Amino acid sequence: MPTGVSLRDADERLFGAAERVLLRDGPSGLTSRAVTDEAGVAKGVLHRHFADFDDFLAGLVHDRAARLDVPATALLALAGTGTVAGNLAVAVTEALGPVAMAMLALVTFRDELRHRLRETWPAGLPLIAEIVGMVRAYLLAEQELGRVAADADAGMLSPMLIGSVHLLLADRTGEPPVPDAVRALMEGVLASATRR
Amino acid sequence: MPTGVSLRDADERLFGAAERVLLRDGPSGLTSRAVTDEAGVAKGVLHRHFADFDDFLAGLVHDRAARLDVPATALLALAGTGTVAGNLAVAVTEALGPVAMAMLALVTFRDELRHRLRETWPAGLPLIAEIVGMVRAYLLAEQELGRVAADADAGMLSPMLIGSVHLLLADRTGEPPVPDAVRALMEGVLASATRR
Amino acid sequence: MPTGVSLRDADERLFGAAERVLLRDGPSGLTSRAVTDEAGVAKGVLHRHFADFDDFLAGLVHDRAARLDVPATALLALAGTGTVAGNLAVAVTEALGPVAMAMLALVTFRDELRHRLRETWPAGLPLIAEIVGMVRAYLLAEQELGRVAADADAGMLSPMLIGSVHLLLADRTGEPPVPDAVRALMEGVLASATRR
Amino acid sequence: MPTGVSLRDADERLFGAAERVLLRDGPSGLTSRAVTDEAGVAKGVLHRHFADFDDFLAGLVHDRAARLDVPATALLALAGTGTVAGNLAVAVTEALGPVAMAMLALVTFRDELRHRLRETWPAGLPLIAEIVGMVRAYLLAEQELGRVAADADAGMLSPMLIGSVHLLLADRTGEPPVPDAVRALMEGVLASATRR
DNA sequence: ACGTGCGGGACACCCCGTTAAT
DNA sequence: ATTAACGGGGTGTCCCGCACGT
Repeated sequence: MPTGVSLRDADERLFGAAERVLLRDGPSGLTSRAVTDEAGVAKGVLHRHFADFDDFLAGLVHDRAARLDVPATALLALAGTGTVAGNLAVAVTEALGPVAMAMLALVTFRDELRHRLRETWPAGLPLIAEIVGMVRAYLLAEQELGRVAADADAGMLSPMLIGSVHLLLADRTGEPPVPDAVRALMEGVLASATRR
Repeated sequence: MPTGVSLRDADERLFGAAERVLLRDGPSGLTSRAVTDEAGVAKGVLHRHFADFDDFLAGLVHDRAARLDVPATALLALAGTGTVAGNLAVAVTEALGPVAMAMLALVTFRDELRHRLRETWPAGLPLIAEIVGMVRAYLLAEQELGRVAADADAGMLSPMLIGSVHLLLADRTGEPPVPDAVRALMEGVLASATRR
Repeated sequence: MPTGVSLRDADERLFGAAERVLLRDGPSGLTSRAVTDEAGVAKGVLHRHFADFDDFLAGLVHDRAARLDVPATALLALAGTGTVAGNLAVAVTEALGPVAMAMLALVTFRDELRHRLRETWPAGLPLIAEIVGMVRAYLLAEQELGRVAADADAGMLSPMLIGSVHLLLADRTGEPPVPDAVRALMEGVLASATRR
Repeated sequence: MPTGVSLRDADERLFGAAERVLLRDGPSGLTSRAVTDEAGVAKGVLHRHFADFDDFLAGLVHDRAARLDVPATALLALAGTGTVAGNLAVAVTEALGPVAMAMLALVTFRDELRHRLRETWPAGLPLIAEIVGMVRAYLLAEQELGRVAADADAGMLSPMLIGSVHLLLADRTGEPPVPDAVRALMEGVLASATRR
């Protein structure tokens, strides 16, 4: 059965498997065995590509964070179209999907993982920092377009916005998420910011 | 040596021990063994007073949440004194202390615990809901006193405020918390809400 | 299923199980799991009573060696009865049974075990030293009775005798041992020693 | 690529590497990986030349045994020179060097290996049989020269002698071997055999 | 009712012998 | 011939829950 072929995309496969496990079993179900089993890969593969399990998790978070630039640029491209609240609601809901939420739970639960990420992370909570940045960039763009009040403080609005949505999503019970609630929240935040 | 003497305050002792463990070892260190060891109590004691470990954790969260009414009334009593942002900063920083943050990490990590709390909790995230309510009540009181803009939406401001602080505190690395940052955040939120 | 009762004879049960495993699967089959499974005992029991597996093995060898005093005194009691070669053949064959041989293989194979035993063992190979001592004591007793040549050097004959038998038994292939071969060897050795 | 590297050369390299590993790490350190790493060749090379690892080990023992004919003829050539005990001490000490002892530990520990060698080996323990034969031939030669008692039983003395030395060497703790002890043992055995 | 130790399972990490693809 | 994966196993550790004996 051994396939001597190098799994060039071993990282990708393992990351993908880990996300599926997170979706299916939640953060507490994400064990090294669950990952390799889900990936259909030998146990040793994970330890060949990563120093230990926490190292793998750190890589997973990094990978996920890096991939956030795609929705970030997509959101930026939407500046001027649709509605600000709507654009934000869709983008943030997607960025803070179940997988990302599970990863955040993982990071806040596993001290060792958090400390390891601390060493290589610029600042802020791993995934949250990226999403906050994404929102800030978008808000600034809309501000230039005049769709957000000129005196709104994007640097303050962004974490508030993400913090609110994060709490909203953390309250999920497995039921389908409610983008409408997110949109309403966005509108409320923006209303207070765009109020004359 | 078995004493046979009933630990009438077993719950209290276990809860206190659990909080000390959370402070010392973080959420991932909170195991049933750690709790009983810290409490200086036999392992079986926990199992005699609670159906299982998740049941104990649920009780712990409930206990902690119930005790939040003390700072809630204290905060309410401060209405009209000091500054709104200052009062909020102190109260929220204390309410979202390391122990509460660790409990939140626990709840978001342990699916079983979250589902169990779901059944007995009115609504929202266990501890967060109480804190949000506390803030809302205070904001309404200040609104009546005219120290918060009459058109501010306390129902929307409160979760935003707590969401922001939660993210800020979740980013901690063990260093002493920064109440100043919380106060600044409060001021920012309130400023946007009190703007004409 | 858990029986909270302390296994007072945990050591004995584990040692007995280890010997059965050695008989059935040979030295290479003696793993910690095999021992606990064979003993019908939880895995943790072994590690509760011994620091690690090598520590358990050292205890096993010690226990086995300590029990050799029974056949030693029994052999000594036979002095003057039967034939010298016959008495020796029976005693040595029994002392160097399959279990003892497997333990010797274990000791010579596992460097860590050998070094650990080295620290607590008076001198010589763990089990061999005891058996050699047993033979020497018996030969001296027979010498006093005049059934062994007065000028025979028991201190030299004993290791020679055990060395020969050890090699003979090490050559086993699983077939029933041949006490006759041992007896013949004994007679040869004694003949050379009792020759005038 | 036609490298011209002969198959037998690979065997030699692997065998040499295995012996170095045995010297350095003992019998328990002799794994297929350790061999190929030490030889500086790929893992697959071993399995290209041998059916499996036990097959390689069998080949190793065979190779080592076959090379024993050199010291055997050398010892035989010493008949009549020096002292009998001295000649034997040197030859046996060398033949039962650390590598040979480690191989014997390997054979007695690995049941599968022992059974495999059983099928292709004339009789007796793989290396021991050769060494015993070497001693016997030498003793017979000395007997013809009159330096060993005519009524000495070389067929019985040889295994006794090797058995004794084997035990003596098995007791090693890594310290430099003691040829003097071997020589004393030889003298003792021969004395008992040449006694009138 | 408490103190203690076991049951049983899981986990991380590691190593081994082996084989398929490059 | 080289490489890396593979499946299996082993060890030590933990954890939760439980049933004894005190």
